[in-house]
Amino acid sequence: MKRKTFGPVTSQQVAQIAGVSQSAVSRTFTPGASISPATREKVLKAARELGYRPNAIARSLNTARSRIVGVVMSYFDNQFYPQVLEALAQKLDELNYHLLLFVGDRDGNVDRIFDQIMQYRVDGIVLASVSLSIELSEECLAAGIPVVLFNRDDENGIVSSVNTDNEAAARQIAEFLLAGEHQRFAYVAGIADSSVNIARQAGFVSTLRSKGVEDIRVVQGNYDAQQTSRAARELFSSPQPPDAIFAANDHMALTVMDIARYEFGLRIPDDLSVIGYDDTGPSGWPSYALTSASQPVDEMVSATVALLMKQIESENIEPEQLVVKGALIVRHSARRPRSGVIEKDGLSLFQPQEVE
Amino acid sequence: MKRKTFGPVTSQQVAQIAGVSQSAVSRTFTPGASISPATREKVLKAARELGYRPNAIARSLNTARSRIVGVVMSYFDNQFYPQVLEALAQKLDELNYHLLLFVGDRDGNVDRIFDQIMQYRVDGIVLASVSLSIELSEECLAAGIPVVLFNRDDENGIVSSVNTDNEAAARQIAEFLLAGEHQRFAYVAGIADSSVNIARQAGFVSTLRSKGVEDIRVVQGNYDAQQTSRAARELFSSPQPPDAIFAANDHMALTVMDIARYEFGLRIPDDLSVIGYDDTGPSGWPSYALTSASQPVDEMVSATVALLMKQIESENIEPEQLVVKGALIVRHSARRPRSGVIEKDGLSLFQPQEVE
DNA sequence: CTGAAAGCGCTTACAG
DNA sequence: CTGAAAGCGCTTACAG
Repeated sequence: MKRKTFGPVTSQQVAQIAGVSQSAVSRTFTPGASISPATREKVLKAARELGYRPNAIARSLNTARSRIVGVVMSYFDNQFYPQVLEALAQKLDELNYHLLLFVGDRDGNVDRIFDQIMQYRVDGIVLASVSLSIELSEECLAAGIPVVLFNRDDENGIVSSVNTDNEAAARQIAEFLLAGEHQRFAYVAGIADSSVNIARQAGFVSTLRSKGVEDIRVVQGNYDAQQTSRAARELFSSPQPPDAIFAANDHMALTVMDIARYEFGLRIPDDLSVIGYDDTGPSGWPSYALTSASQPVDEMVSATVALLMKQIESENIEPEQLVVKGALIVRHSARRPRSGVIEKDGLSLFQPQEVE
Repeated sequence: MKRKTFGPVTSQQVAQIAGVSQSAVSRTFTPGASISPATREKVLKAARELGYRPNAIARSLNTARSRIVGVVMSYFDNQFYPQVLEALAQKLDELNYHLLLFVGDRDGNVDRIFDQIMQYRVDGIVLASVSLSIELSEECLAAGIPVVLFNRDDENGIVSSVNTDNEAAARQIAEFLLAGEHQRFAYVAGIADSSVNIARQAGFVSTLRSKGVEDIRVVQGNYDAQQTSRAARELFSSPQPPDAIFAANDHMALTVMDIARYEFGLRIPDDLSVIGYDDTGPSGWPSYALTSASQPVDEMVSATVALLMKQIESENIEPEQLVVKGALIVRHSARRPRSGVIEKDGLSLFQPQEVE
């Protein structure tokens, strides 16, 4: 078998120059390994000379730990996800883990991607805006690979998840709009069978119903700008258009606002109130000033990474469903109720049941 | 040495069940390898039973090809970059390559990240909004790892790059604003020593100067929303505020627009024209309708991937500086000149020198 | 077409 | 603390 003599420097070459064994080189680059300062110095000197870097791939093969976390993500046009990705990459990096990125098909088919992820023997998997079939969940469990669903629930309870309390937040949004004395409600739904959509829709609609509201329309935005535009036009073209809209995420809420203002000449919040979910970047821009239920990216990501690490290190995968606390951030896209809005850390929040 | 008996299935185990050699298993999963249909079937059957997936890490060690491309990216709040990332991940995936993501420090220090990337023996590197020291460039060259700077130039000419023609586009923007009969100009600069900022500033300022314009202010936005806000306030608070602003990217341009409208009550484009660079998502939203020099993400990414693949496969790293053609997309954030704006594919473009 | 075997670049028990 | 050696899970010349 021919072997090329150039290419990246190996520990063997360093050993030769340093006049020590290859094991000594390895130990020098293994934190906590038993090596004398003198040997260590010799090795480091030779390594520096040759420009040696340990081969992480070879190390992985030995340790059965790749220090790679596979991440599947979609919806990059919804700023929530890039923000999550940035935070994830940074937090993993701090722990000396690395992030192998996969873009999910919008049709939610993860099988092909999954195969790729598994081939790289990742130590953990984060699925953002993707759900996992029972078969694949069980395969991960069997293989000992922790999986965290980010912003999606696992209805089977096999893998872990990190979410905000979608249903509670949606209930609060309904109460906020009711307190603002709105009359005609609409919900712009995300993909119908996504867990967060189900929870948000249920919380919103059930709360309105329980207060005797009958005028509730549901249209499908499906987390897509085009479809949301169409849905919004449909709403605003109807004889009695809604005066209060909750969109299942900010990205759709912003689209609804633009259609309302620029195609139908509606004033926000005078003619129409709009509320979103995520509290992502553009929602805070003055052009929108969107009132929105927050999903605290840093906390959610920290929880995700902590969970992953715990499971990787313990080699014991006990699925956990984590819920991170969000808040209803009140800005100017929705008429404010007379009471219940408080100021905190420079933000306005809706906290009606706050008792002193 | 103890070896655990559980964990991922190995080719050895498949071989045993299938009643063939381990080599036969390997060949079954190596496209183009010499294997009889009968053996192949036996192997596939056993593999299916056991849930076998080839170990990409082990394969990498043999082939000296990880099929991983390292990507360093920052500025996730500027939608241009998430869009680039999504396209990159998708295009690489189509070629059965994978994307290891690193978040660049805003201070542009890539050394620590670089060490990580190299340890994973990536087959190629894409640096978005990051530049590379001569030392590291040469190390990559020596190691035979192709590097593409994305949206940054390599002043040393050691590594490749993919850009639009920043200087030409900036000249065109100056001409557009001159043709619109603006009087007082300002440039909101990105990080002063970033190659794209240098080119955009040079093209803009030199063109204005050559036409006798003296009233040109330059303020630093440094690709940062906070700093851009401050810079914008400074401009609008001055006795003779500008009536035409070119911001080095869309993200800063949008911030400038918000400050102008909501803090200073300026009407756009009546009181003020704003132009950006990137033509990224939010620029097309009706609330902004930003006139902007486009950077065609798909073409730039395709060019990047093609370049990378060529260099990986040829094992010959000849640096190339690619320039992708953009256009000045005319919307409503800047007063239009009387002539020079043409319609094409549903977009308005500025093409003054177009001769029939 | 097939199998035995060497080797990829490391880690890590083992014996000293 | 150190080195020789086995082994991680594959690929691939080699000989048949």
